[in-house]
Parts: sequence; C-alpha cells; structure tokens
Amino acid sequence: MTLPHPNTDQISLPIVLGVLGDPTRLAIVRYLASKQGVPLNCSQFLDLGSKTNLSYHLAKLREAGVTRAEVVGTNRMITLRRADLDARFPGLLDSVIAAAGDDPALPAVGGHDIEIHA
Amino acid sequence: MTLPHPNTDQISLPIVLGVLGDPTRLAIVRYLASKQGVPLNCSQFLDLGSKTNLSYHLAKLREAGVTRAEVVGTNRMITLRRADLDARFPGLLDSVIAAAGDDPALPAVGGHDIEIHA
DNA sequence: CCAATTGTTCAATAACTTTTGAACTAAGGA
DNA sequence: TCCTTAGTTCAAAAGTTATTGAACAATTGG
Repeated sequence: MTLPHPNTDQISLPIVLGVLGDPTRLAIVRYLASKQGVPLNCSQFLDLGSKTNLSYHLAKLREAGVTRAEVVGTNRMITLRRADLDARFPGLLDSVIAAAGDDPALPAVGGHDIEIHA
Repeated sequence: MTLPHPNTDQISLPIVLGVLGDPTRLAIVRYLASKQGVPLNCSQFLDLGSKTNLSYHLAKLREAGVTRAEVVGTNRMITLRRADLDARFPGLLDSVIAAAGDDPALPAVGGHDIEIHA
C-alpha cells in the first residue's frame, strides 16, 4: 500500500508554485517545516479544514512532489520532500518557508500533541 | 493615467505564488528577468498568447505586485518589481527565476526587436 | 468478532480562472 | 482630421479548483 509520488526530476515548477499558492497548503508546508522533518499524520492539520478537505489538499501536495506520505497502519505519515525540492529548485523552499514564517494572514495549526495509533 | 499597484508591504505570498503558478505568467517573468530591468511593452509577449489574453495575465502580475506597468504614450512599459519582491520575500524571485531558467516545458518568447511608438 | 480510528472516494455544488471575439479608448503620425 | 497602433473592457463560454456530506475501506485494540 504505497501511494504514488513523482520522481524528483518529474517535479514541475509551475505545478509546485500553483500548489503553494493556496493559504491552506502553505500553512501545511509551514507547519511541516516547523516540525523539522518529524512526520505528521493528517489529523494533526484538522485546524486547517475538514478531514475530507485536508485529504484533498494533502493529495495535491503529494502529487506535486512537495510532500511524501508513507502508510503506517491506518495513518499516513507526512513529511516535506526537502532534499528533493532543494535538489530540483535550489533555495526555493527555504525562501517560501522564510516568507511564510512571519505572515499573520496565513492560517495556522494549533499544535496539539496527538497519540498516533499504529 | 497611472495604473493601480500594491505597495510593497501589501504583496501577499500566496497570491504571488498562485500568480507564478501559471506557465504563461512564469514565462513572462522569466523573459522580463532575462532583459535585466529593461522595460518591455505588452506586444513583446505576443508569442505567449493573444493580445487580450496577455492583457489579462499582465494585469494579474501587476495586481499581485510582481510587475510594474508605466504608461508611456499608448504603451505600457513593464518591469519586474525585483527590489520590492526581494525586500518582501528575500531570495524567492531569484530561486524562481533560476528554477524557470532551464525548464524546457515552459513556453518561451521569441525575442523580436520591436520599435516602440511613444 | 466488534467497535473505534484514520483516512479515502464519490458525486454534487459553488466558486474561481482562463480564453475568446467584438467593441472600445487614448495617443501619435501623416 | 483621419488612420494606425497599443492596449483595455466586457460578456460569454469553457475549464478547473475547492468544499461538503455520505458512504466506504483498512487497520487496530478490546
């Protein structure tokens, strides 16, 4: 049960930019970045939208090559594809995250501690 | 006859990313960047679409704060708002332009020399 | 086995974006 | 003044994206 991800060389600049041009998805990426590589499951983003809606946005991020989702039990553990994005578009992710870092107009995740059932 | 532009501090990250997430607009930005600050008029982008369609895309770029348009006679001279974007989102524009620089999937402008009627 | 948890899929709808042609404005040159 | 050039605006059509709720699948714990 592995989910489809583009290879690094298949990641497209306009698609990545388009995907990041949505406040909810930008907030997801910012929160993932703030967690420094620690994988998160979907439920930890529920502040940003309904379960169905997050499933949609997380699929967009994964299909664009921005995130990786690994199936662990009933959870999908999500990480940023930092190294892959840096290799393909040097500096892009860092500048986006830095720019998003201090934007009060973006939605934010509360940051509850959640036990993962795996 | 000046056109509306956002102030530097009004430029929004998700809006800029969304606007750049379109191959035509990314090609416009890339071509402007390749011209190193030399202003271009709309007609010089006609390789990328119809006159009406370019008017639409150039308005999007201007309203997002990515470009500046100055009215000179019947022309709109268009430049990248490099300094403003660098001030607001350091490194972002450079990494986008670098990433777009070698993308054969993006449309391109021929680069005809055109006399400007002003 | 049963119930709870995690997340997906589907269909519907609403909202937005892109593209087009026709009509228009405004300035410049003959 | 009349014609051309440069670009906008408008309304329509087409296409895409976001959001929702109901139903579903898969796994885990009791």
